[in-house]
Amino acid sequence: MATTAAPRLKARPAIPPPSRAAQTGSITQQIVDAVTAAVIERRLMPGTRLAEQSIAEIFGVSRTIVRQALNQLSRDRLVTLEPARGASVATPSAEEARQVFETRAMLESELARRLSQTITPAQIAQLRQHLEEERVAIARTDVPVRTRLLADFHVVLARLLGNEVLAELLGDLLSRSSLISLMYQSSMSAEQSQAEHVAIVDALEQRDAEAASRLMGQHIASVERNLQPLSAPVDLAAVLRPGLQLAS
Amino acid sequence: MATTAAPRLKARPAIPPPSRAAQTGSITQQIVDAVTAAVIERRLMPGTRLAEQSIAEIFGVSRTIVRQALNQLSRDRLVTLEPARGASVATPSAEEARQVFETRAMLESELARRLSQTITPAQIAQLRQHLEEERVAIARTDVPVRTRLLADFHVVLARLLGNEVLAELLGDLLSRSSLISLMYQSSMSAEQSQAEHVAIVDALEQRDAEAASRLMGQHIASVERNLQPLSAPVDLAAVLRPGLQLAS
DNA sequence: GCGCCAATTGGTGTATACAATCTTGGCAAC
DNA sequence: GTTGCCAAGATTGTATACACCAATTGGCGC
Repeated sequence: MATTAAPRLKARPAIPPPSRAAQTGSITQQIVDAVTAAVIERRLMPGTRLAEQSIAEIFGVSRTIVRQALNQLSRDRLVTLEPARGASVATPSAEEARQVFETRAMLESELARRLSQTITPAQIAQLRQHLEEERVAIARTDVPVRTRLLADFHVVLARLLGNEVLAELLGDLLSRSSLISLMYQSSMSAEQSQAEHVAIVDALEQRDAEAASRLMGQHIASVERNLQPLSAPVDLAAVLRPGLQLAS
Repeated sequence: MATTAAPRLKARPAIPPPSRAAQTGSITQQIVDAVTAAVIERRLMPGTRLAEQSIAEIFGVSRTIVRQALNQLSRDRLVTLEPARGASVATPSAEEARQVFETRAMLESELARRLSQTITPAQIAQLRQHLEEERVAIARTDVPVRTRLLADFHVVLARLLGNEVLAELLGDLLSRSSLISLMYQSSMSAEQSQAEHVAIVDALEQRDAEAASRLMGQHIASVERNLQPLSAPVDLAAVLRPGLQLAS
């Protein structure tokens, strides 16, 4: 019965594996990219069990390969690997969410500050191009692409600083952020996120280091603030009340 | 024939997992920790080939386990994994070194700033304790322990902020820093590093956010500045000697 | 009827075997 | 004497088989 929900894992990374160990177009890496993309684009829900055999059959490889991929994903904190229990899409705790966003705020506010001092007109143009792509995806309500572009914005900034190490680090944090946003039902509108991105680029263009840094910090705080607490009792009550009338 | 000419891989765990998720006392994790410790403590030189069979025999496990460990180490950028060529201790480029230190400076200067606002007397005492251990190790010229303690100082700071995500991130960066320092023959004296650590703790104790942040930035810059440029001819020589194997 | 215990079953953890690829040594030709 | 090529050895990449652990379900006792 697994086949009904699982067939389409073929998604392409869209952004060529930034600089990750993409040295090999190996099958293992393909699986990692596929699962990563599926999580980031919200096609795999937190808690979903990832049985090795199922994935192995989907990709037509042995469990050995799948295991390698799951190990890598575990290192990225996108899946949890319980001993003798198997793999499942990670369910980050509220505390972990806080720490991820705090770390991002620390890193990215400083990133914005430094970038505003080195940015070139050509780089500004590149950012404008990215913002335009975001706008189009939002207008189309293309959720997977929209989600990916909104996350990639931050990685692009890191790469503009000429720091690939930072870009990779941020890529990991953003994957986790996407998972967190998915799990905690972010109420943040894509329009607001995009508007804040525009404001950040504006500040960068004016080489206003403090404004760029401040806006970035506010942007990340804004995303975090829009996460729903996800309280279990509410879910329970909703299930237990038989006469509950839900908007039809 | 293998047993007599036992490879020079010391492979003693020696030190329990410093900060890494040692969630499982699994053999795989033991190997990862052993190699990590060996690299950080300068017992494994960059470029050293790590044959799977040799390591497997040392630990008395099959190549499967060793391969898993090498994959994890590859993710940490401590070893490079060339397809069909095998694993070897990573040889970070000068550019990568620059990026690692830049990222650390960005992250840790902000870390110092924030920590100075939340630090407690008990935490200060813990830091003083750590500084004392550093001093003892330096006095004893215990290079492995000294190196590890000087690196752990930074991870301890991250953990004092109550941010495990940040601590892990920093742990990765510090492993790479150690490898870089080793490869580029850091001329920085341990005494100077330790003195700068003391200065940072002093600033934290006085809750002087700006001083702490500035001192941290200077400390990291100081470490980076003391790296030997490792001029081109040296690179060439290293490239031309494929079988480079050093063991202390 | 309810709760506890045990055997079964599915899935992961590890090891071994085989195939593909790279390295190395020697040999022949220029 | 050097250079290019070829074959043998070695090492990695993948697949398959087996062992162990955990969850589940059926049966038994209370």
